[in-house]
Amino acid sequence: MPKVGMEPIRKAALVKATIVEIGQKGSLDVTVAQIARRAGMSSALAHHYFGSKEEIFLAAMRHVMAIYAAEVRGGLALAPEPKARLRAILVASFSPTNFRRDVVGAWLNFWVLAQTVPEAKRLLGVYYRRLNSNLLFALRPISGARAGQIAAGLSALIDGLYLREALATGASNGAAAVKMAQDYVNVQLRDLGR
Amino acid sequence: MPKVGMEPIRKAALVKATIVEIGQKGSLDVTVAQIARRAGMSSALAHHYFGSKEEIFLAAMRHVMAIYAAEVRGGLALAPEPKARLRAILVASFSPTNFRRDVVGAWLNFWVLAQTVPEAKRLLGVYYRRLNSNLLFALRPISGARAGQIAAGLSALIDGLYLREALATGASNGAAAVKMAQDYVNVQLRDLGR
DNA sequence: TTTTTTGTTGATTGACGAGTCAATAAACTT
DNA sequence: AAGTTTATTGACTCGTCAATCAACAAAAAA
Repeated sequence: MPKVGMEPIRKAALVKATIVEIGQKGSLDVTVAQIARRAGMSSALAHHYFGSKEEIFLAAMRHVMAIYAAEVRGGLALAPEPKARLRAILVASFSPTNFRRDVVGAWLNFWVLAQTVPEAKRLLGVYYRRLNSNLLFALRPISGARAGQIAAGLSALIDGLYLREALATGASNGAAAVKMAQDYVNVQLRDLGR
Repeated sequence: MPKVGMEPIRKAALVKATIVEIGQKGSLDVTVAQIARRAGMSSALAHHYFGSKEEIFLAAMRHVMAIYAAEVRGGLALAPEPKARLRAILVASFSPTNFRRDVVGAWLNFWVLAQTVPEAKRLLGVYYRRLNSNLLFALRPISGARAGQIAAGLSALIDGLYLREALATGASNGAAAVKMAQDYVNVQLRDLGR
């Protein structure tokens, strides 16, 4: 019973299913059939809409990054002060939406994907540049020449915390991660006055 | 022309080849045949000695971790002072042996492996506990109650720097990584005197 | 109403790859 | 010398999976 206008719906369902499947399984070794099944359709249809498995992965990756970017923008829009801006970035980074176990698992696997698939690498590059630019914009007014160094450290720390989350066994804890990152910032800023 | 006593030689060759292959290819999607070929033998022989692909991966992982652990021990043995001990850990972590592109690539893939394979997860747990205990031992005398927090941050930062290295395009730069991590420690320690 | 476009799937193809096996041979043991 | 253990591989099995295809159905356009 085909209704028209299914394409975006199907694509969205596949993207969502891909993230869940990769995150849950903890590996890129998910079959198109599994993804399609979770999204409630046949694997043939998945191929029909995306053409290839790789395209499905890339679409999922774009989606994860888009959500994150949107959340950061949202937080930033309400935060005029440098320190509040920093805080907004951290909060978004470890928000319940982005810092969910399966999403983090997906991130880990996308990192791996970026090692082989040029488009994945490109995408990740865009993300890093944006993050860096956001951090610098917030840091420069309050840390001057040290901003670059602090931003680099902070963004590596954020990645590290993500990695830890992907590997952790217990319950997900975004608040602790924010605290850790915020602590890094606080200490660095305090240190500026020698 | 079989000589006797080949087993350890073959196994070592396979382990080495596995790391190179995974690191270079940037993916766990390496075939036993590829690994065996790089190690100069047939895939049948690889199976003969290791039984399964997973065992080969685990052996490679153990090897990477053993090298790292040895290097840390070596550095620590010559460093009695807390600060020197910290430095030794950092230097070993980013030494040319461990911080090589293909090794780091292998690490990234082992992290993924740890998500699915229990033994890989266990191994990684051992590594993290040891690192943490080393950091704490060095930090406690100089940072007291804050030691736990600082150690956690530092080890996440180290992971983050590894991740960055795996994803980076340019030449590998261990010195910069050490500097970054050392900076984190310095700032944290200086902050203790409010 | 015929035609075209869009949605949908079961069945099939074709490739690839882990693991097994039978066979061969050198080296040790008795 | 006969027997056993260790080393080694080419060929094969068996499963899996991405991708394609043929066919069918409903909506939209003509």
